Amino acid sequence: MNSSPINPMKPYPVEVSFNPHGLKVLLVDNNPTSRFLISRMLQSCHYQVTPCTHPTQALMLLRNGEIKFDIVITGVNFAPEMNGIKFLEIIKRETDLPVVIVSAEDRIHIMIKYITEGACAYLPKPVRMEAVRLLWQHVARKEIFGFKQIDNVEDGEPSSSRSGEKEFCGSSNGVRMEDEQTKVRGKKHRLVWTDELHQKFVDAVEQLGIQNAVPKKVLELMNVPGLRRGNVASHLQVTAHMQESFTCPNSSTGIRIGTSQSFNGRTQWPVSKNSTGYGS
DNA sequence: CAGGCAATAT
DNA sequence: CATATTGCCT
Repeated sequence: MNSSPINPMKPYPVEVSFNPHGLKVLLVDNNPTSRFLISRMLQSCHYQVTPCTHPTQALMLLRNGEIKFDIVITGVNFAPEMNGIKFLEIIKRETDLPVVIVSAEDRIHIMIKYITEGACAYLPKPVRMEAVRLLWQHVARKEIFGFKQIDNVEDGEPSSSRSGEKEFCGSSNGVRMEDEQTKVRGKKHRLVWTDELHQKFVDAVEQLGIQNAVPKKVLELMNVPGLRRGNVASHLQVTAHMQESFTCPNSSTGIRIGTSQSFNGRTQWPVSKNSTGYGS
């Protein structure tokens, strides 16, 4: 009597102690009026709102982690340097937060593009109170299913419940953002250590000196958005293992990580240089 | 909490 | 099969 499963067919272990009250919302909108309005609506729904005007601010807030946001609500009209899709990409890459797009643009194909990129909802302006009130659902969904709603079907391999996510095609060095015709092909959820990325890694390790090359430091030095400590730790492990395979144990300080020709020859790392200007 | 390492997963 | 991710232990 107490438990009311979301879906009788699929008993998820969530005893819904979920409480929409006070959910932390990051609101990004550079239109003062719109921002104010939406902010008011959110507040009157008892959400805890943090309004900001530009993606750069938003990213700072998200990355610094001081506030544990539950959901991001964002507009799409930002300065020439940034656009909604691009911003969405970054958020999806760096966080697992549900992202709701708010825009006056209501043409289906545009909306589809956002949804395809991982937005969990698209609210055409003017935003109705009704919609705002129900926003908690997206957070709840994430809580219940553990991760994203995006499900990748690649090569007929259905992604299981908890993985489809991040990564997006990005040219390694020349950041070409196709504004209108972004291709949504080539999603992989595994980080790929391209030569370029590996090089950054090597540089960082060299700078630190192999003895001080711990994941955290290396990560900081590499300064690659979206790269996580675990990634570096893992890579550190792999490269270390490589070294001991064919390096004379005599050289204590000579790191030999970039091997002649033996690393991976792939090229598929989604991080596009500095999409926004995360300078530091 | 962070780092190493081993077990999984893709 | 290679290697990236997760988990466990220190």
